[in-house]
Amino acid sequence: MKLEKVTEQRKRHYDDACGTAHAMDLIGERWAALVVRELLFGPKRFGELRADLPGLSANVLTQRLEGLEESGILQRRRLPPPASAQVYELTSWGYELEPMLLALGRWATRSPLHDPTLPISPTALMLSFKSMYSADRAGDLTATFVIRLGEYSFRLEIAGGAIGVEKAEPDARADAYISAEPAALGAFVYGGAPIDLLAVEGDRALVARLPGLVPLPPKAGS
Amino acid sequence: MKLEKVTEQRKRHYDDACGTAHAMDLIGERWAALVVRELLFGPKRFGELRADLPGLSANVLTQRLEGLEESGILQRRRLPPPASAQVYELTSWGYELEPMLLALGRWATRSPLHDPTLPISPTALMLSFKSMYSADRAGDLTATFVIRLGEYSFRLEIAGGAIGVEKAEPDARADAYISAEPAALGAFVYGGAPIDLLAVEGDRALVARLPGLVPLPPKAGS
DNA sequence: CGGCATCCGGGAAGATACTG
DNA sequence: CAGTATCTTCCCGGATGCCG
Repeated sequence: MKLEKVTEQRKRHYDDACGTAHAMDLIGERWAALVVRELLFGPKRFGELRADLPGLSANVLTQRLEGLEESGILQRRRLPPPASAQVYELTSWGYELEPMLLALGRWATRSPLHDPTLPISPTALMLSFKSMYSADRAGDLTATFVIRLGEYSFRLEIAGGAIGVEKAEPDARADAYISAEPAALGAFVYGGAPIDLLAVEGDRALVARLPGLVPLPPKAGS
Repeated sequence: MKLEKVTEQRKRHYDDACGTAHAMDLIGERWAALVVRELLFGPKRFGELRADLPGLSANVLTQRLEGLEESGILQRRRLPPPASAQVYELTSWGYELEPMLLALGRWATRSPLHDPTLPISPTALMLSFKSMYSADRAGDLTATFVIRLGEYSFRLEIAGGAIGVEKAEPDARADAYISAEPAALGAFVYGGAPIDLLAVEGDRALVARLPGLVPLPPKAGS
């Protein structure tokens, strides 16, 4: 413990009352927004975050978690004794970032420089379904998928024109089940790859409709 | 000119197909989002950007403008010969960032750490009106303001429940005129400062209603 | 293993001065 | 006015090691 630097000039910040500037103070540091993204489906442990964000080193992750906690965007929480582990969880205010991060993601996807062949995390892929979902394309479809991506499983539900995605048990009830690597599922949904490369159970025709439900937005013209 | 480093590994980037990650590649660098913010009401010259973003040094501004141009978010444009000056202007895709930057600003304003007493640029203040505007509060009010903030003048129009803000001539027609420093107008609208500190012409009662039209959102509770 | 501290190299940011 | 050149400072990213 060191008490030096009582002055502690709160890092580098924009000296600006503008809300947008403050937003960049809060989540504009490198990796900060992606840490928030990874927590949007629920709490995670340090090691999970590290595994889901390759390229982010442990010391920087520590710094970001400290900063985001001080900002009130997330909390560290200790799980009940049986599995006494520490997890990081967004606060309700932190969860409110979801629509903005999704909108930014949808906007950035239209960049000519965007490369969809790069690796993608399970969380990011499931969030992309929420941001690309087209209610028009879905019509009055009602369907439930369970999607298993590595260690994580999600339940994707389409009903009443709306889409919902949440963490789920791998064996939760659903009309169709997909097991795949994130990259493979991304290639199928967004890249036109054949369905044969996925492990599908249940209603295969429903899975075949999935790419049509989440069309990529058109690229930005000059 | 130096041609070394043909490899040119496109700066630092997140190696991630996620749209949100790409968005942070595009506008997550320091000052980038604020440069975009300053251009949301129209093109500006290098010196104007520099004046409106105190703390941003010339060399960094040059780098950001280069990066944002390569990304297709803005263009440099040369004005017709009479006033042969170069300006920077958002592309239509760049302008689409407005609702996201406003939403982030509104969200960040609810941070316990947000300090509204810091300096604010004319553009940022006028944008804040768009993001804080409450149609409920406005009811069926119809009103037009001309707001003069230093070198810039804006026209703020409320009609049919909607708000519109745009650059305007200082003597454009309006129901009421306000001339002030950005900080003074901010203190009146958001800080409860008395109207006497503003230079007002025209319908003074209309100006008195302004703070009620743009209520600050409640702070985030834990 | 999870979390955090420390050291180091490279590179971006910030301040200042300079040039067309 | 519109940038460029240079120098310093600090952040980022990787490696290592300590401690619970």
